[in-house]
Amino acid sequence: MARGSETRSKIMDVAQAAILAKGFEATSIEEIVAGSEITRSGFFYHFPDKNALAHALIERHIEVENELFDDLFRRAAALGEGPLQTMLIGLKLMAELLDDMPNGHPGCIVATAAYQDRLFNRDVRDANKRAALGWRSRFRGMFEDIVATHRMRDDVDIDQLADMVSAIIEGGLILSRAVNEPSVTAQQVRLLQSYVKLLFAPEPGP
Amino acid sequence: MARGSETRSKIMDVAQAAILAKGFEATSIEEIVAGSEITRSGFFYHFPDKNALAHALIERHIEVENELFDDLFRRAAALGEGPLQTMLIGLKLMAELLDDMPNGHPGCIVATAAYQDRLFNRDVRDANKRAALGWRSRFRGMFEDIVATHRMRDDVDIDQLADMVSAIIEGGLILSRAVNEPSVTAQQVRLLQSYVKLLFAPEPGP
DNA sequence: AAAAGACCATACTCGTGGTACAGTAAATCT
DNA sequence: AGATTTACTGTACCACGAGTATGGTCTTTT
Repeated sequence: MARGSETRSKIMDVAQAAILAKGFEATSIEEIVAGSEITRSGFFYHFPDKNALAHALIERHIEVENELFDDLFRRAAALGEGPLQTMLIGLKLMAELLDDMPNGHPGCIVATAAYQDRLFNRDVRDANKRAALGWRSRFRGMFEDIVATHRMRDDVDIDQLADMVSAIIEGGLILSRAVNEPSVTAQQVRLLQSYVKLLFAPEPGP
Repeated sequence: MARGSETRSKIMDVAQAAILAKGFEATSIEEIVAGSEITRSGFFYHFPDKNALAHALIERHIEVENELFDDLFRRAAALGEGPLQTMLIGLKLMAELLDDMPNGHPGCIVATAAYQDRLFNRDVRDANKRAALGWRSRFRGMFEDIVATHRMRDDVDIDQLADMVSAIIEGGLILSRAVNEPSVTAQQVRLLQSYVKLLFAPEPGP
C-alpha cells in the first residue's frame, strides 16, 4: 500500500473502533489523530471534515460486509442442497458468526448513521440507503429462488421478508446494546431462521 | 398544571420533536429554548444539563409507551378469545398504529440512546435497559399464556421470542429511516405476527 | 532540478455546553 | 402584611471541539 492510503486507512481503523465504542459525536478528531499517530493537520489533509470520514467509513463497511455475506452464503450453498437449505444454513452461520464476535456485536455503522440523521450530510444518508436496498435485493433474490420451489404457508411479501433479515439484525444489535447481553443478536437471527423454516416447511405428512 | 411543570413539559415537547427529527447531539439547547419561549437560564433551571433532559425524556417516553401497549392489548384481549388470538390481534393493532403515524415512525428514543452510548451517563443507560427488560417481561408473560394452551411447532426460547417484538420494532424503525419508507416498520410487525401464527397454529387437520 | 504528494506547526474563529451570579415578578406560607 | 420560595431573566464568562488559514518540510515522482 502506498504511503498516503496507508495513513488514511489507519485513521479509519482508529476512528471506526472509537465510533463503535462511543458513538460518532462522542469521538473527537483530537482522539482519532492521537491514536493514528498523526496531527490534526494530517487528518484534515485526508478528510475535509468529519462527515467525509463518516462517509468513507460507511462505504468501506458496506463493502466488507457484502464480501462477508457473499462468503457466508457461498459456504451455506456448498453445505446444503437447494435454496431453502442454503438460506437456513446461511442464517445459522450468521448466528454463529454473531456469537463469535469478541464483545458481542460488530455494531453496524448503518444503524449509527440512521439514528443520527440530519447530523450527517446527504452523501452519508444516500450511502446508507444504498446499503439497505442492497441487502433487500440480495435476500429477495434468495427468497425468490425458495418461492420458486416451495409453497409458502402464509402469504407474505418477498421484499418485506428480505427486509426482515436486516431488521432483525439491526434490532438485535440495538436490543443487545440496551440490555447489555451480547448473545441477543444471534438469538434473534436464529428465531428468524425458525420463521423461514416454518414458512416454507412442507406440510407434515398425513 | 402548575406553572413550573407546564414550562418543563413544554421544553420536553420541543426537545423531543427536535431530537426525533435530527438526533440528540444535533439538537442544541439554544434551539430548544427558542422553541420553548424561555431563556438558557430557564432551561438550566429545570435541567442541570443535557443528560438530565435525555433522562427525563426517556422516562416519560417509557411511561407513555407502556400505557399505549396496555391499552392496545386490552383492546386485543376484548376482541379475540384466548392468549394466542390476543397476541395475534394485538400485533395487528400495533401494525395499524404504526401505519397511522403521521410521518411514519414515532422514532423510538430508546434506540437513539442505545446507539450513542458513552455520550449518555449511567442514569440514561439504566433507564434504557429497564425499558427493554420491561418489554421483555411484558411479552414473555403473554407468550407464557400461549405456551400453556398451545403446542409450539418449533422449540424456541420464550424470553427470546418476547425480545423479538422489541427487536422487530426497533429494527423496523431503523430500516424505515434508512430507506425512507415509512411503511416498513408496520410491515415487519405483520411478519412477526405471521411467525407467531405459524409457530402456534394447530397442525392442519388430516 | 522541478513539481507534486504527504504531511507538521501555529494560530485563529465560531458554535455549543456549562457555570456563576445578581436580580425580579408572582405565588405561597406564616 | 411581610417573609420566603418558586420560577424564572440577563449578563458575563470558561472550556472544548470543529473547521480554516497559512507557511514550512521532507519524500517521492517526473
